[in-house]
Amino acid sequence: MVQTQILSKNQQMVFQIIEKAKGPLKAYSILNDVQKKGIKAPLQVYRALDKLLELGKIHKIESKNAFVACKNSNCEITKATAFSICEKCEKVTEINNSKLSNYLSDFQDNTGMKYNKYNLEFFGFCKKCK
Amino acid sequence: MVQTQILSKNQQMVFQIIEKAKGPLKAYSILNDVQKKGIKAPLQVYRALDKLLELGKIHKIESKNAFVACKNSNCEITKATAFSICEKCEKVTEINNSKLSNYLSDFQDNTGMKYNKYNLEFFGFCKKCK
DNA sequence: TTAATAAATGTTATAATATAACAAGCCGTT
DNA sequence: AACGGCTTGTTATATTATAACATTTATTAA
Ligand SMILES: [Zn+2]
Ligand SMILES: [Zn+2]
Ligand SMILES: [Zn+2]
Ligand SMILES: [Zn+2]
Repeated sequence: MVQTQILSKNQQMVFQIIEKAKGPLKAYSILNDVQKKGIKAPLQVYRALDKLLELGKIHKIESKNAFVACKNSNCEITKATAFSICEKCEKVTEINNSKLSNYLSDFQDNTGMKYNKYNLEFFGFCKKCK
Repeated sequence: MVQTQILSKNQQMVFQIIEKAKGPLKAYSILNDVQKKGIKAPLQVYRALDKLLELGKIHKIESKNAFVACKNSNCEITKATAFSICEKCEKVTEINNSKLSNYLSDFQDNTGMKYNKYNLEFFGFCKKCK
């Protein structure tokens, strides 16, 4: 059977909110939004978030415990992510730079470890804030 | 006056525990340890952690909400950190690779943003686990 | 079609992580 | 002694995330 990979009802609700947002959203702020539409409990939000992360539709900004929609159709399955984060206005942008991603995906250190995933967060001031 | 930059009592207690640990420690596990030695409340641990982070004596592994001692005397003030994390045994190693750190410190994207800090976390399987 | 299986939902309770607010102590400087 | 800055102590609370269990809905396969 053809896998249409349609999101479930809750997954869709949560995704749409994240997608429309101007910046990263926290789980409980998402919860607050979707409570108008039927979802009652944190767990329902977290389950949707987990699934969306797994699908690579969203990413978690670890330093903020917040979630953004993937703006980068080719970073499947959330294996290689890089973000730029303004420390003043909190603006977050997903970096799409093939040189950087190639460099990091090919990175090898001397510990004999084989990497299959990375997450990079840059901090600074955006054009407006500097 | 000459700033000897000696750690305070609580800061020292917390730092010693993190330094001796084999892996990253969570705040409440640190609390559990130091409760034998007088510290009673989470806040006392978090305050020490904040200070140690600020001094660059420890780093936070954001994906784990856990703390490790800096193994890298030259990464002052926690401005540029990179870690390798084993997804099986949870071993965490601070990466000390000047090519990588130069590459990242010099990185510029097309958004006009000037970066002054980054954190990179690599995931994979260590030598023992792969 | 129907039974089996897997995925998603609903619900209540609770765990784990982190900060607010306020009072008091210590220590070097003036 | 008095001031200022930093550190500590304490209680309460906010924020983030998961456990456990029951039920429902969707997919697969006989
Ligand atoms: Zn992405
Ligand atoms: Zn900004
Ligand atoms: Zn370091
Ligand atoms: Zn390992």
